[in-house]
Amino acid sequence: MNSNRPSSNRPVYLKLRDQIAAAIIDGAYAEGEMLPSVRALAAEQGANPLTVAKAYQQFQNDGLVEVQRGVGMYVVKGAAERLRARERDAFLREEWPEIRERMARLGLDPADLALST
Amino acid sequence: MNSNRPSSNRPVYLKLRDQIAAAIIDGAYAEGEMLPSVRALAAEQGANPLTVAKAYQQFQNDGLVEVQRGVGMYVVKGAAERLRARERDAFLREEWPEIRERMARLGLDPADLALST
DNA sequence: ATGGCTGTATTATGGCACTGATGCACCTCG
DNA sequence: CGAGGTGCATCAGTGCCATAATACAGCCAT
Repeated sequence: MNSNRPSSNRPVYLKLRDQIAAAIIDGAYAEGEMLPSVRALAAEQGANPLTVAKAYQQFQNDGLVEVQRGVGMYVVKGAAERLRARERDAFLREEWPEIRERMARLGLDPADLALST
Repeated sequence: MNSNRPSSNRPVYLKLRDQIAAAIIDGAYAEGEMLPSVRALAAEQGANPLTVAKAYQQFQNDGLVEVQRGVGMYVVKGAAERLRARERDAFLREEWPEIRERMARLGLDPADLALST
C-alpha cells in the first residue's frame, strides 16, 4: 500500500516545476542565462510543450524569470537566492512539522539519519 | 506558489487513511477493538461514507483489519507493530531520500531541526 | 524580407481520480 | 420476525491533468 507522497505519481507540470527550481537553485540554470525553450525541454522530457509552459508559468508570476517575447526566458539576477529562501521558508512552515511528527510516530530520529548518505 | 505536498490539498481518503494509521500505531484504536463504523466516522469527519470506506479498504487488503460482515471492522492483533514497521520501511526507502536531498538543496540540516519542537 | 527560432492563445478531447447518492446483503438484539 | 446497526456494490457526476492541432505575435541572423 502506501500511496503517500511518491514524486512518481505527481502531475507532470509539478515535477517539471520542481526540477527547474532545483536547477535554478543549484546554478545549473545560471542567472542571466536563457532557460531551455518550451519546445526544447518538452522534447527532451518527452512532454507536451504546453505542459512545460505551465511549469514555467509559475516562475514568471514570481518574477524569478523574465520573458523576452520572440527570444526566450531568462533567469533574473538574484533568482537563485530568492527562490531558495522562499522554498526553505515554505518547507519549514508547511512540510517539516508534518514530517517531524510522522517520523516521531515511526520511531525515527532525524539526527540519526542526518549522516547516512 | 509552492504546491508541493501540503496535506491540505491531498485527497480526503488519503488524509483519513493517514489519520487512521496514526490512531492504530498510537493505540487510539487498540488491537481487538472495533473501528468506528464507516457512517460514524464519516459523520464525525464531515466526509462521505464511501470515502471513509475507501480509506479503510487498504487496511483490509493488508490484513491489518478484519471485517465481520454486518458487524464491523476490528483491529487485528499485532497490527500496530506491523503497521509501524511497514510504514517506517516505506518512509526510509521512498520518502526520506527525496526529503534529504531537498533539505540539502535548501541549506537545511536535519540534525539542526531535530530538537526544535 | 524570409526562414527559423522564441512564447502564447485557442479549442477540443481523452483519461483518470475523487466524491457522491442509492440500494442491497448481512448480522445482532429484543 | 422486525428494527437498526454493519460493510459493500453499482452507477453517475465533476473536475483536474495531459495531450493534440493550429494559429498568432515577436525577435533575429542571413
